[in-house]
Amino acid sequence: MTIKPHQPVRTIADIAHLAGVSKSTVSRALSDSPLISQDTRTRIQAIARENSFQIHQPARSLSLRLSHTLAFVTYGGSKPKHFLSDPFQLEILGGISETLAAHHYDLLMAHIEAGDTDWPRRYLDAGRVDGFILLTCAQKEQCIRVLVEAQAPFIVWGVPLPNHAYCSVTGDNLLGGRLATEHLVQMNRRRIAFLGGSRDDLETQGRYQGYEIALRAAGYTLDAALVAYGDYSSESGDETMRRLLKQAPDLDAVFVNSDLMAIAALGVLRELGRRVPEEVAVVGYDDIPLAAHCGPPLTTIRQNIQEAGRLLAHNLVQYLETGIITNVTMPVELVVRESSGAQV
Amino acid sequence: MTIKPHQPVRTIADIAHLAGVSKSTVSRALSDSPLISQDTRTRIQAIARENSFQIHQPARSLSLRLSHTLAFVTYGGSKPKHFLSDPFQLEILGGISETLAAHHYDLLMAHIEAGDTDWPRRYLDAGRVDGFILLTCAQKEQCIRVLVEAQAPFIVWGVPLPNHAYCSVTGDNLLGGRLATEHLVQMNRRRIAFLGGSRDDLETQGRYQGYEIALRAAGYTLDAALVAYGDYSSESGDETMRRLLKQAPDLDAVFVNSDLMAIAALGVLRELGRRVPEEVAVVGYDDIPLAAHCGPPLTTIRQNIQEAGRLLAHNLVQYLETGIITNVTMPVELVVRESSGAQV
DNA sequence: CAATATAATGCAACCGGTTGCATTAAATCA
DNA sequence: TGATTTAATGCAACCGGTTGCATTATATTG
Repeated sequence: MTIKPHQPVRTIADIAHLAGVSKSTVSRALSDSPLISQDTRTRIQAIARENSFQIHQPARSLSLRLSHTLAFVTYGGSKPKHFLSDPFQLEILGGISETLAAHHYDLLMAHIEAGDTDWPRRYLDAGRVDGFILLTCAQKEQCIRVLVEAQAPFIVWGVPLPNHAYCSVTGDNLLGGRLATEHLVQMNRRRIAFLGGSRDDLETQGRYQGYEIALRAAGYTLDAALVAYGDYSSESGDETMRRLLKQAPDLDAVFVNSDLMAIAALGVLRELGRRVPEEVAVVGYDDIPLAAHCGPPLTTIRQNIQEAGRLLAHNLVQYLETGIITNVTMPVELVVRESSGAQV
Repeated sequence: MTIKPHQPVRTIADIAHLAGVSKSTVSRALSDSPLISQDTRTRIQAIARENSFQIHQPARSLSLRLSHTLAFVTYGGSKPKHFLSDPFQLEILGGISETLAAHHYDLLMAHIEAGDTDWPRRYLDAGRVDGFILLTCAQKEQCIRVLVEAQAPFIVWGVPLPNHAYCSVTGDNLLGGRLATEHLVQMNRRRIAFLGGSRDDLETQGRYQGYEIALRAAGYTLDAALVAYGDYSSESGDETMRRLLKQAPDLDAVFVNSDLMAIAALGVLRELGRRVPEEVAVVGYDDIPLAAHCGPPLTTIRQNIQEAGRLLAHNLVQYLETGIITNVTMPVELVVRESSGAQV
């Protein structure tokens, strides 16, 4: 039994030496090239494994002019609260990073500042990343335009802008808005408010359409006083809920566009003495882990966030390697808990 | 006025050609080498700027054998909820990524699987990162041991293990525990419970010590029934709060080791009809944005998370460049809101 | 003024991979 | 059996930077 000393097998040249072949043969063997005989291929791979050889990425990237790295874009607006707004982002980040690992891609955090418009080329030309993943953020639309202009490969979470061809993954916002609202209608609520995300966000707009459709179908009349917009953050949930209660003191239900805002809304309702769900029913959006554990537990629209992350990663890699543009809409489902007044 | 066509100035060789000098001169000029005359230096830098030249990172990394990239370690335990547990991580990530950008370092997400023990060398030998940033995660202690054994440069958020020399940044847990508990004593609570994070986590242990010191100072007797541990997640906050209420039905206050658990605890208390703060006072930890907007708003211990992120980034970079080991303890402060029964 | 120190720049090798083309050995064919 | 195809491997250039050392031009000194 031989004790293995710390062997300095760092480069393919070292392996070539051990195996008695040339660098090129090692390189090809390690990338499973059919040019190399089955025999030597497995032999070389064995040597690499035994010496826990790690291929040097910068060298590889230089040679291939591919970084095998994607950027996760975080937009540093003036308000720090917008940096990475909610747990939603963390979960999706999880799905992305797992899937990328499986594809042997790395994930880089790209923190960009407001006003910066040549960041895509900066990252691309520096050979640091091959593409970008963009989530909901302040200035999303502008970010997308910048990416398109720079001809950067990218994928976004959210509804794609019209007249642009790029990959996207989005939840079915219209369905989400409809399910939430229909549920509240079934709970016999008459004055159902809509507490949206950003007014100019296509996500929010889709959810509003679903809300409208459900109300129309139920024969309700629409009331602008029942509609207000925030920005998905808990702060804005607080403010906007107060605003809604002033505009429409008689509301008896509210469909909130994020769980974070919804939990803040629960806080406001509690403070003002409106009982949930008896006096006001609340439905959130996202189903973050906390939603099941707040008081009262939140009825919400669940998006399969992990899966969304996986798709974002997979489809961008696919686009990079094949040029195929995918636009997928993911199903959503209603998760009924106590905040909407249903028996559970 | 000349219209600038899309000039393919991608390499220092291109710049060298434009400036009529050699590659080496350009390389030196761009890195502000004193070997180059002030004159040519500024001239070359101007050319680079005008053509928005981006240095090619992989090439640079290959040459320097430095990636100028740090890894943010996320530990993918079996339970997905442990992936990235709370908003806390997002905020700290923000601080880190901003600071690294200022130092011209990149941040890579390193997702490692449970049981994997040679990940540090995998990343290091592949030339992908120069060091690691480790936050609180399941198996933190084991992660640290693995890093130490691999002789990897790293920094951790949290109390350093004894007998190991490495960089760390931590909140003053003892002070945090003391401040929270003293506050509850001042609110005339008699049966103050401790809802901890992981029992074997040094953070939690520090906070417990602070709790104990404050109780002793107030002349209270310690009661094991008033102590229980979770794992910082909202799920565990829910479960552990229920457990505490069974063990000690007469508790009239609880100091919870994370806001996420605290908000879940509020939910449980509400469900069981215990009024907060009248019957049970609650103090959380972290001061996440949501803490100010839940029902009732949470009294909590604030850690300057952004600043913590900044220090983590800065001190690791400093260590890499100078070898200086820093261990810093950051101050914490009590933020009084309604959940603890104080007048605000 | 010749000799020497000093400042500015260029040459070429190197970092660790990949790959087109040449080369060699074995296999197939006439 | 010699000519030709085919399979397996090696050579050397290249990817885009950095840097030790040599070289040239200028300044300083005896």
